This record gives sequence, structure tokens and C-alpha cells, in this order.
Amino acid sequence: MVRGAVSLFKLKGFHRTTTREIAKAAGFSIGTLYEYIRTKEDVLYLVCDSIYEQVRSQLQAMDTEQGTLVSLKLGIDHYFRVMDDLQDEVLVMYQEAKSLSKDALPYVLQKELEMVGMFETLIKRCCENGELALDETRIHLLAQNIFVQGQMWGFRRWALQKKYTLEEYIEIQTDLLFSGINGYLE
Amino acid sequence: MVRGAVSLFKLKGFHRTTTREIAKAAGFSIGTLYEYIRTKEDVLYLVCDSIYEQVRSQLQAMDTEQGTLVSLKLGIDHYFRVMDDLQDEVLVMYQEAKSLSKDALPYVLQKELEMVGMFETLIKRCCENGELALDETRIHLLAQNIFVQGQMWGFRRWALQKKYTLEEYIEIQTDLLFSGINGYLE
Amino acid sequence: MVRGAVSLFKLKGFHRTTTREIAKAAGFSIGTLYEYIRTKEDVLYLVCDSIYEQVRSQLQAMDTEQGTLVSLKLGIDHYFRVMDDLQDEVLVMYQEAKSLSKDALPYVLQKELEMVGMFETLIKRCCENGELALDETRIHLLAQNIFVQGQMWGFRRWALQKKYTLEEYIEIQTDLLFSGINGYLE
Amino acid sequence: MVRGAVSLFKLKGFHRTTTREIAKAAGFSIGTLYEYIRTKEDVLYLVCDSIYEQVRSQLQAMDTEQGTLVSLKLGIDHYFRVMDDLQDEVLVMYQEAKSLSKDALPYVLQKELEMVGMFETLIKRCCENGELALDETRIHLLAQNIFVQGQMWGFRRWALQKKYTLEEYIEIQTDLLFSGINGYLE
DNA sequence: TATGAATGAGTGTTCATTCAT
DNA sequence: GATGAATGAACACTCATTCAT
Repeated sequence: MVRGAVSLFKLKGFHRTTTREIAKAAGFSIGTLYEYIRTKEDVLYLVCDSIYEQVRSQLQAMDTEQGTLVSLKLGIDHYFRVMDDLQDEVLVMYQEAKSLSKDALPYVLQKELEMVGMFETLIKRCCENGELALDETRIHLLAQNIFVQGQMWGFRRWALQKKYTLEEYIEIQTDLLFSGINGYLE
Repeated sequence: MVRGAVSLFKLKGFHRTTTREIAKAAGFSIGTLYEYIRTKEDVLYLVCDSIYEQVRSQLQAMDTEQGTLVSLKLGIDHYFRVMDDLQDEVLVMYQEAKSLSKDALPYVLQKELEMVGMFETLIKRCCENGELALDETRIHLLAQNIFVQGQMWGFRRWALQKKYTLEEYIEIQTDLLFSGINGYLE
Repeated sequence: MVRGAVSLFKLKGFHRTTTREIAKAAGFSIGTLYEYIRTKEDVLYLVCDSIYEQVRSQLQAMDTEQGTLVSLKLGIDHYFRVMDDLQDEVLVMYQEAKSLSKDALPYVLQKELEMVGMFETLIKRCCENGELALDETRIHLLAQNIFVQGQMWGFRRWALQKKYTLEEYIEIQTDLLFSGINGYLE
Repeated sequence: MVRGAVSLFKLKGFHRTTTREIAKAAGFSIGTLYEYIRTKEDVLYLVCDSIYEQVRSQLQAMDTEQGTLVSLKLGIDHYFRVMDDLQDEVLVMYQEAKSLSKDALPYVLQKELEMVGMFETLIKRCCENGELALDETRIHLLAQNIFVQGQMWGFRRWALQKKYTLEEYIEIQTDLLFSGINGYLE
């Protein structure tokens, strides 16, 4: 059901998608759909939940233990590729999450923070390993930046994917992330 | 009218806001509303247009000519403050722009690119001045990053504004932007 | 004003025509239009009234006095040509008269009866002259038939005007009216 | 549904009848009405279609084979009685058919021509049988006249049904149709 | 006097949700 | 359980009519 709903939301947005369409795409009757959900909004919640699950499961492969700059770069590379793979899903979530009820939204945001937390861990390991010397606040914001830069590839695709291939994007972003502007002083 | 609509869209989103509410918020009757617009979507377009106009007019103050790293930092500082000021508006646009018709969307995206262009110019001036040595592709992506980091402050406020004051955010982001991770090697 | 309204009603019908369109077609502002009428329906009444007036004024030329079969035929010929001339107007009245208020309708129907009355008179003169021997009921129905056959040319134009020219129509109808089926027994 | 709609259209016309009224008259909710139709105009089409079907089914009883003047008279008699029976329906169709879409109208007109065709056949049989000697153009127009005279009984009821009973109308019309004016020369 | 901005009741239509079968 | 016919609240939009200027 979720797969079908994602396609529909991607195509027409949450509000323009009818419950009938969701049921049809899932191969259910409308009556059966309402055995699984109580509200149309539940579908959105399930969709968001499923997307986060996909993202998280794909990110499991990321090595958070080694704590070297190389493994950090590999982690970023991996994450960006996952975001490329799931860009439709991520775009949907970005645009529709606000339609979640006041109850469901914090739950979803919590999951996001968990994912940001993965990058925090990755960076912290580097600090513990003595490869980096960043304070907590810098670590957290850096993690958020990496996280958003991954999503950016999807939600600003209209601007980015015209100019860069995924490989170029990963390479340049990683470079800018590491070198900063100061790395390019004349 | 636009002001009222922004508040409503912020509160309930475009789809959950009725034309009657928009009219009421604007202080006129539903009939009069339709003297000014042809379609509910026109309101969204006017809202987006007005937001961009506000952003752009506030960014006019930015000095794009000097071409020094200091003026670049000042530009970023100014932009982030503008984004803080207009964070509601920017959030609305982020979430609702996808509801624009196929005709209006490119027009809005075009305006975004113009704004990204301002940062590109700012950075290019530094290169021309011999303060930086960045190639075209890096300049463009850097500009996009700065642009998105400004918007981030608004659309991820639930995560960021709990941890950082605006001043802290500006300071740390600027620092990370310039120093990069390499700036923190042990 | 009436001229413009007739064109509009012909094109889109009474209900689909807006008062704004009527005003514009008349060269008035909407405010001024409402100086002349109290209700949209008044326009319809004025239109119907004007159409009957046109028909009647054109029929004045008909010679009702002579009381010969030849003058009867000439009268029919003349009437059919008037109906051809005013077929748009007549069609409009046919289709929209039912939208007249309960007050205005009888007034309009009265005018129709007056016109039927002209043919009654024409036929009666022939009887008085000793050219025909028809009773009252036959005279009245004959007059109605002639009247309707004239309108038919307009309101069934989609069927009739593909098959007959006006001249043919007049000739054959007159012939059938006079000869009847019995005139064609083998 | 069609029955209820006919009553309403008769009473107030198509445009003044709301979909809610149609639904109520049909005994279902507005939502259910829209399970059966896609557009209000569909109701009009269904109404027109159903009326023609009623007329045609009732006319099946007409004997088109015998080809005698007596059977022609019986046919006319039968048709006039059907028109009396369905005069409300016929009146509605006369007044509202113009509101049909450009797609549906020809379909309805086609059905009318089929019915006119029945009278043509009836008359032709008489010719083939050697009872009459009428050319094609006269046959066609005669058929149209009979057809319209049947409808007249309904759409000019305000004038005719005050003066004549149905029996009188049938008798006199048939007589005028057969004898013509010439049958009443002194 | 002539205007046209303003009004808001009313319309066709949609769609989330229920519930008898 | 599974279905889908039925519901009706809610919506975007129109337009006859008014009235301050």
C-alpha cells in the first residue's frame, strides 16, 4: 500500500490524491483500506514512517565505528547515494510532512534526529580518535549540514541535477565540506 | 491580502485554507476576492511572488561590489538575518510551491536562481579580486549551499532554533563554510 | 440594448448570459443597465416584446381586407418570409419564453394570439366573400397551423433548411395546406 | 431519477433546477446522484434520451405496413394520443434540448429524424400501394408537419387545449391534413 | 446622473468516511 | 472478512443586484 501511495503522492501530492486512488493502487477496495487505517492522514504517517525505515535500513551499511576521515568521507558518499536512490520518497516527505497531525509530526521529526545522530556519531568517533578537534555545537551543525546537503540533491534537483552528475555532486560537496573556502585562498 | 494569506498558509497550509478564509483575512468578501484573482492558485502565486520580492528587496542592501572575504561574510550575515526575519514566509513557500501550476512554477524557480546568482556574484568578485581561487562549478555549488543554509534556519527551525541563537548559527555556519573540516584537524 | 441581448441569447441562451454581458453589449455600465430594468428577467420581457413588435410591424403590410384565396396565399407567403427574416429572434423566444415570470408570460402569449388572429381574419374574409366554407373551429386551427408552420421554418431549421430553400418551403407548404392529402389521390 | 427530473424541469426549467433537487426527487443523496452522472447536463441527456425511448416504444404499436389511407389516419390518431400522454415530457424536451452539449445534441436530433421517418414510411407505403401520388419532397414535409402537429398539442396547449378536446383536435387536424383548404371551396 | 466595486447567497461537484450486505 | 454504494459536509467559484461615489 505504501509503495503505491508514495507514487501517487509524488505525482499529485497528498491532498490531490484520493483515498480511492490509494486503495486502488494498493489493490484493495476502499472498504478494506479503512480496515488498515482510520484516517487518510494515517496513510501519510505510514508513508513517512516507511520512507524513514528505508533510509535507515540503507544507512545501516555505513561504518560508524572506524572513526577516520576516510570512513567519514565514505559515510557521506554512501548517504548521498542513498538520497539519490530515494529522492522521490524524500521529496514527498519534505513536501507533505507538514500535513501530518500534531501527534504524528514529532514522531517523524524524532526519526530525522536519529539519522542526523548517525553523522554526529561518525564525526565524534573522528574526534575521539584524535583525527579532528570539533566542539559539540560544531559537530551537531556539521551533521545537520551533511544531512540537508543529501536531501538537497533531491529537493533541489531542478537546479542541481542539471549542472552536476551525482559523482560530481558528491565530490565537490565533500571537498567544500572538508576544505571550506579557506582551502581556496590565493 | 497576501499578508493574510501567508499567515493562513503558515497555519494550515494552502490546501486546508479556504478561499473564504483568505477573503476574510484580507478584509473583503469572497466576491471581492475574486475581483483580484481568477483562481485560488493565483493567491499562492501572488504569495510566492511577494515573498521573493520581499527577500530580494531586503537583499538589495547587500554589497556585491567590494569583492573581499569580509564583504562576503557580511553578505552571508545579512542574508541569514533576512531569512530569520522572513522565516514564516520562506517556510510557506518551501512547503506550498509544489502546488503552483506548471505555468507558474518555472517563473518562481527562476527567481530563486536569481537570488542564488547574487551569491555567485559575491564569490566571483572575490576571485576576480585575487582573494579566492575557485572554479565555476565550486562557486555555483557554494552559492547554493549558502542559499540553502539560510532557508534551513527557517525550515528546520524545530531542530536548529532549539540549539542555537541566530548569532550562534551565523557564526558557526560561517566558520564551517570558511574553515571546512580540514580547519579542525588535530 | 434589446438588439445586443437578442444576439447574446441566441448565442448562449438566457441563463448563460450574464447581466454584465448584456450591459456591455448595450454599451452601458452595469449600473446604468439597472436604471432601465429591475431584474434580469425584465431584459427577457423586453426582448420578447420587441420581437413581437418587429413581427407585427412587418406583418402590417399583409392585406387582410381583400378576402380572396390569392390574397390568403400572398399573406402566407409574406408571413413565411418574415419568419425567415426573424428566425433567430423567433428561435430565442421559443426557447426562452418559459423563463418569463408568471406575470409577463400571459402578456406575451396574448400577443401571439393577436398574430394568430390576423390569419383568422384573413381566412374569415374569404368565408364572408363566399370563397370558402369553413366553420369557426376549423378556421382557428388552420390559423394556428399556418402560424406554427412559419415558426417551424426557424425552430426546425436544422432539418428543414438542409432540404428546402425558402421558396420551395413556401410553395410546398402552401400546396399541402390547400390541396391536402386528398389532392393527391391516385 | 429521470421521472423526477422531468417533473422538476417541467416546473422550473433545467437551469433553475438544482442538482440537489434532482437528487432529492430521485430519492437519493447528492453524492449518490453523482455516482450515476458526471455532470448536471448528463441528467438532461438522460431525460431527453428516455423521453425519445418512451415515445418510440409507444409508437411501435403503429402499423406501418398496410399502406392504406385508413391505416395512415390510424397512425396519426395513435401518434397524437401518444403525444397527449407524454406532453409534459415533450414540452420539456422542446424547451431544454438547446442546453445539451454540442456532443449530445446531434444524437438527440438524430432520434427525432428517425421518428419523422416513421411517418415518411407510412406515407410511402400508401404511395407504393397506389393510394397516393406524392413526390419525395412532399412526403418528407408532410411527415414533418404531422410530427410537429403532434408536438404542437403539447407545446401550445395553453392555446389549443382551451378550445379543443383531444378528440376534436385529432379529428379536425386529420381532416385539414387530408382535405386541405381546397376541400372547403364553396 | 452614471459608474463599477463590493456583496454573499447559491451552484455544481468532490471525496473522506461509514456500514449494510 | 471484504466490499462498494451511499452519504453529506465542504469547497471553489459565479453572478444578479446594490449603493457609495
